[in-house]
Amino acid sequence: MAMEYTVQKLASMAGISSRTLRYYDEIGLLKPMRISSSGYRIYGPAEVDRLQQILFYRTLGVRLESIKDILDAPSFDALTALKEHRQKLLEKRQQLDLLIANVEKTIAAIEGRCSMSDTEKFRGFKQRLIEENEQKYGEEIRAKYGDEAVNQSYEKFKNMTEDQYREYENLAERIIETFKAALATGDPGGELAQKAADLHRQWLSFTWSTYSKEVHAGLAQMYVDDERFTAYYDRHQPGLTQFLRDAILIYTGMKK
Amino acid sequence: MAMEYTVQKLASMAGISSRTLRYYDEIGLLKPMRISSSGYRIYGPAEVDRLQQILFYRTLGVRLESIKDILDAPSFDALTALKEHRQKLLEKRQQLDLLIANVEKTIAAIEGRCSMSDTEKFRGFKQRLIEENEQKYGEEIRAKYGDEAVNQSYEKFKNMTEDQYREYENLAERIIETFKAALATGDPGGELAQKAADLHRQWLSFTWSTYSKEVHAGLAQMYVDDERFTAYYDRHQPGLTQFLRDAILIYTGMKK
DNA sequence: ATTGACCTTCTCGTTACGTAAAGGTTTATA
DNA sequence: TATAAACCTTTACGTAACGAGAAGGTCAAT
Repeated sequence: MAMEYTVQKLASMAGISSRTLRYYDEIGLLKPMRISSSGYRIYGPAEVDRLQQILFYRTLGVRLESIKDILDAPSFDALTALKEHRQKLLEKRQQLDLLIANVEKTIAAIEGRCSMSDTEKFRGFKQRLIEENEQKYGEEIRAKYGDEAVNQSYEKFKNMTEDQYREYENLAERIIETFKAALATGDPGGELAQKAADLHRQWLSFTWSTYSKEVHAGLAQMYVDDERFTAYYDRHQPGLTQFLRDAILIYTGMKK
Repeated sequence: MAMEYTVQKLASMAGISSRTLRYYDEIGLLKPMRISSSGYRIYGPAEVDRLQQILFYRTLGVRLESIKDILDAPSFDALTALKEHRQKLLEKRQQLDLLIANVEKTIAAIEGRCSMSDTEKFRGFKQRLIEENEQKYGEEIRAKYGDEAVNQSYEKFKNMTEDQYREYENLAERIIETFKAALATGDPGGELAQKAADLHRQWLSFTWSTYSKEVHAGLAQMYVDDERFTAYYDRHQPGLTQFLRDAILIYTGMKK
C-alpha cells in the first residue's frame, strides 16, 4: 500500500523491463515522481496511470514520440482517449478475425477443399495500409472504402456454399420486388420501403462481416453516384435507385 | 493470370513495401524465382506462398532469422504449421479481449463507477508473465499432475472474465481468512477448518477442469513440501500451511 | 562485515526496415 | 521517334526501441 515503486517493482508489475523504464525516463516519456537521496527512481500513482496509458498506446503500435505528444497535449483527455482506444482495439480484433479466417481458408485450400486467389492469400495482413489511408484521407475516404468493401464482398461471395448462394439470390429478388412495391406508394419512409431497407440490411450481412449504419448509408449513396449500380437498379424500374437510397438513409437514421 | 510478379506488384498485393522484399532477398529469406534479363526480380507462385507463410509468422512477432530457420527446416510442414498459427492467433485474440475488458474497466473507473488496484491496471499486458510463470512453476506441477491438467488450467484462466477473476481473487482471500480463524480453534477436523477446505476446493475448481480428491490431497501435501508455498501461506500466519494440509487431508478423507 | 540483490550511468549492438542518391529499363504518349 | 513517367537496380547511411554488458554505488539481512 506504499503506492511508491522502484524501477524493478513497477516494471515487473507492468510486465516490462527496468531498462524500458529507464529509456522512457531518458526520452522524457515517463519521468519518475522523484529521485531518492541515493539516486534511485521513485514512481508514484500518477506515473502508474501514465504508464498504463503509454502501454495502451504501445499495443496499438503508436511510436513513443507520438505517445509523448498525445499525452502531453493540453487538450488530452484520458476518458475520450480511452474510448478511442476501445474502438481501435475492437478494430484490431476484427482484423485478427480476418486473419484467422484467412488461416482457416488456407488450411482448407491445402486440404483441397477449395482454392485461393493470390490476392486472397494476403487478406488480413493489410492493416498498415488501412491505417495509412485513414490518416491520409480521413473522412474523405468513405467512397473508396466502400469500393474496397464491395471488392471484398465479391470475394466472399465466391466462397459461399450452394445453399447460401441460392438464399442470397432469393433475398436479392425479394428486395427488388419489395422496393418496386414501395416505390408505387411513393413514400421512402413508409412501412413497405422500410421493410425493403431492412431486407437490404440482411442481404448486406450476408457478405459483410460487420454491419454499420454509416457504411450502409454510404453504400446507398454510392448506388446513386455510381452509374453501374444506377443502371442495375433502374433497369428494373426507373427512379428506383434514388428511392432506394432515400429509404436506406431514413432507415439508418441519416435523414428524417 | 500471368502468375509472375515484379517487386512492386507483389509488394502492393501483400501490403508491404518493395524495400521489404529486397531486404528479404538480401537476407535470403525470400529469393525471387528468377532474375529478368534486365536484372529485375521476378516472383512466381511458390514465392507468393512462401511470402504468405512469412507474413503469418511475422504477425506473431517471430524474428525473420527464426522464420527462415522454420521454413527451411526439412521437417517443416505447412499444414501443421498453419494449425499452430490458428491456435496462436486465437490466443492472441483472447489476450486482446482481456485488454479490451481492461480498457472498459478503466473507463468505468474514471467515470467513478468502480476503483482499480495498481496491479489490475496492467492486466492484459502481461502475456510475458504467464510465460514466466509457466517456466517457474509449470515444470513441477506438470511433473506431478501431468501436462493436461496444467494446460487446461491455463486455458481456463485465460478464459475468465474480469468478474470471474475478481471472484477468484476474492475467494482466495476468504480462504486465508477462514483458515486463520480455524487455526485459532486448533482443530483441523472442526467445522470451520472443513468449511475452509471446501472453499479451497471451490477455488481449485475455478482453474482446474476436473476435481479429484487425490489431486486435492496431493496439492495440499505439496504446499508443505514446497517452500515457496510454505512461505506464502505462513506469511499470513506461522503454521498455517501444515494446518491447511491437515484440514484438506481430512476433508478429502485421506486421514481421519 | 560481508553477501546478494538491488540501483546507477555509459556504451555498444541489434532488428527490420525507411529514405535518399545515382543510374538503367519499360511503357505510354505526343 | 523522342521524351517523359513510372518502373527497376545497387549502395549506403539513418532510425526506433530497446537488450546486454561493464563498472560501480546502495540497501537489508545474516
